[in-house]
Amino acid sequence: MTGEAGDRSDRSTLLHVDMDAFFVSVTIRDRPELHGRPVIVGGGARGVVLSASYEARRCGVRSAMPMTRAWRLCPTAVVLPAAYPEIEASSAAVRELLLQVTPMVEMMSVDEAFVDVAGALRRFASPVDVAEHVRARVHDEQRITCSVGIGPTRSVAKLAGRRAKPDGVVRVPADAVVDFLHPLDVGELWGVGERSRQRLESLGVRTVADLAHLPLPELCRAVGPRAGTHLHALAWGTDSCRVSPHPVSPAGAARPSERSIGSQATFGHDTDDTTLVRRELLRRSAAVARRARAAGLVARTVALTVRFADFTTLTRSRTLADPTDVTTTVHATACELYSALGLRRTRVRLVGVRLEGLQRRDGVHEQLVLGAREHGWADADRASDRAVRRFGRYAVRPASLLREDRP
DNA sequence: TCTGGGGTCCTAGGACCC
DNA sequence: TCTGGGGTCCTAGGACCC
Repeated sequence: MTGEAGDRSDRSTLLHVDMDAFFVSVTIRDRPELHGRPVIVGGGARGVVLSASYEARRCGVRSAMPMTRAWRLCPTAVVLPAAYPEIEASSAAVRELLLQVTPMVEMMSVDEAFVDVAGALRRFASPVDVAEHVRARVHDEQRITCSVGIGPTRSVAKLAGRRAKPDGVVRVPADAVVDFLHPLDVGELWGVGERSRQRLESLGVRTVADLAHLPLPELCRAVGPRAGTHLHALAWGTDSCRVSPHPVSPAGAARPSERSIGSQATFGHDTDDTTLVRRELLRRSAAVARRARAAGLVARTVALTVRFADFTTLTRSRTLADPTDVTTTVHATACELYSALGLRRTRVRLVGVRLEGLQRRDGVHEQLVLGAREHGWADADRASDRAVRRFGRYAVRPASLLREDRP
């Protein structure tokens, strides 16, 4: 499965580079006393596990697990908050390092990337050679480890990478793809979550081989034409092999995708206090509107998310006559959507605001962007943005948030 | 003290237009 | 004039990923 060097005719040139327990590794790399101990990054009384060291995983701790459960499974674990500045710096450095190998780098998140090295094989003996080069540099320069999966398609590379963890390399040559994929549980496929796994199991599909041999029409009837076609391709390892390098902004950061901007927060305690809810909606509205302005975007649609004490969640959205990036407009819309729910004494766990239908601000006429009454508020927003840039994010806050602690 | 916060994409129904 | 079909927009919900 791994490592034959020098085979340049093999189309298996796609690397999936994935940092090992990234949040934990970065957060504790300067704290040697914690090395080898079970460490969990995450927390908050109502939070979940963001990342667990391999020692903590041995107790059964997993990402996205409620902290209460993680604590029960691994009472000796050290729990730390995520060191976001260091995590982001490390992620950017890894990205730079990958770009020195080839421009064909697609960051999927802070801790993983696809890299097509077909064009780099003049300088490297093989894809595995590239992988070892990258791993050595990440280890030497970032003092953390990563694993690399190599395959002819994205999904195969990703699955190979899972086999490589931690701190290893696995390459699946193009002619070994079906033998590699077919014994796997369908739930291991990228895009098959718990619900789809259950649904497929009800069709008698448990392994990828079962899925591959299910007649396509039957599969499409069960999961829809789109998902069916996609799953069929995954099962035969014929999904996309294209890497889309993100355009790079002058600051060097990958430009984030620009489809929506959201902010949500869980209350420390479920609440039925409307004043508290509206105040939180203001905080979320201010956050998303500020991000939109910073990105030069305006939104046509404002969406509200409300999660209740029983964890049921609903969304409501409204498309505005004119796109906006004005905090008060976003907040007013969110509050109207909230009021329209007609809640009385219903305990709320979380609220969130999301901007959708984003467009570039400079592509929209000013009078379409701003109604006459919005101008004053827009000016206030711009003044507030300037103050925040100069004095930090707590420099300017709406009066109703002044004495408030975060939820 | 069960269950975060950032997203993307898909589906499905109804409105509305041609 | 009793009824089609395609396309787009809006809304709500859900699955999934990191």
